[in-house]
Amino acid sequence: MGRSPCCEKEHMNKGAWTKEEDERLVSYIKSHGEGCWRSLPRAAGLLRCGKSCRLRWINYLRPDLKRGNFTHDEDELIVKLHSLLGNKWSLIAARLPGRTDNEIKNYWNTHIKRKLLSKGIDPATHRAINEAKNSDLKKKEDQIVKDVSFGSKFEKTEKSRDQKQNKHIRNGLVCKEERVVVEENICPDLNLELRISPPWQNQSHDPYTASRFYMENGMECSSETVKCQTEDSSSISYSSIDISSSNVGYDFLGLKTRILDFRSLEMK
DNA sequence: AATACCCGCAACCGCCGTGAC
DNA sequence: CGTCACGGCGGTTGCGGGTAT
Repeated sequence: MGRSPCCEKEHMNKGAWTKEEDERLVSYIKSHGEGCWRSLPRAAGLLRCGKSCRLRWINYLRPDLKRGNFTHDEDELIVKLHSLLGNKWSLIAARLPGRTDNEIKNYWNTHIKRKLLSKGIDPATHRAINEAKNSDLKKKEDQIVKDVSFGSKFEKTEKSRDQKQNKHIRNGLVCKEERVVVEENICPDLNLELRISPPWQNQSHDPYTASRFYMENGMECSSETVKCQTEDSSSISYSSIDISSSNVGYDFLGLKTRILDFRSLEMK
């Protein structure tokens, strides 16, 4: 049995939004807030699917959108983030205030891809096209780079182990502690730390989970997940844990930090 | 001026993860 | 534990404007 459709499509408007529809949607969200997208269209008097309303709001009507051309800095940041995250547009977008995942995805496909290709760089691997073609190692590296991204082998491994891990609940959050060392054993020169934590405003003393990926030349060599206690909010999180002895001032993506804190990737 | 073609972007589609029941 | 509703995400489509012929 298939899933029922999210809305009665035959009675819905499709295609470009009219000015009146935009106004209805904006005015409804201003007075009632975001959320309950399924019921929103009816409540707002719109003949649109809830998903369509959500997309229209997020990608076009939200007041904090920047719009306009991408700057050179944004260009570079997108390329760097894409080389690490792959097609995780929402994560990339979270690093660019005022930009949406859809906008970045379109920009990537229409501008950046072409620009990289014209420079002889494979946009999928971020390596020179010639280099990328002729080595078995490349396949292996591609796999590993994908793994560092967030649809990762590591993530899946972790998930499948979840049931065996000791867990405890605190403030409705599942907390766990584990340490994983992935088999690729190459010396690190990049630490990419992923932290999964409670909402920013509530986290001053709550534990959170941190995952760290070590990389060299695109090769992941180990990763770890540890349960951490957040420090005082005044010291933010960049220096909270120091597992690696080789943790030497890495200028990650020009962000002047050796650790990437994904809490700061939340959409503002 | 008319037509064909190209390109960018908004919107849609379908899948997935998660939480409620 | 299975089912369902829902939100979110990434891939794809197709319209409309711009450019070339």
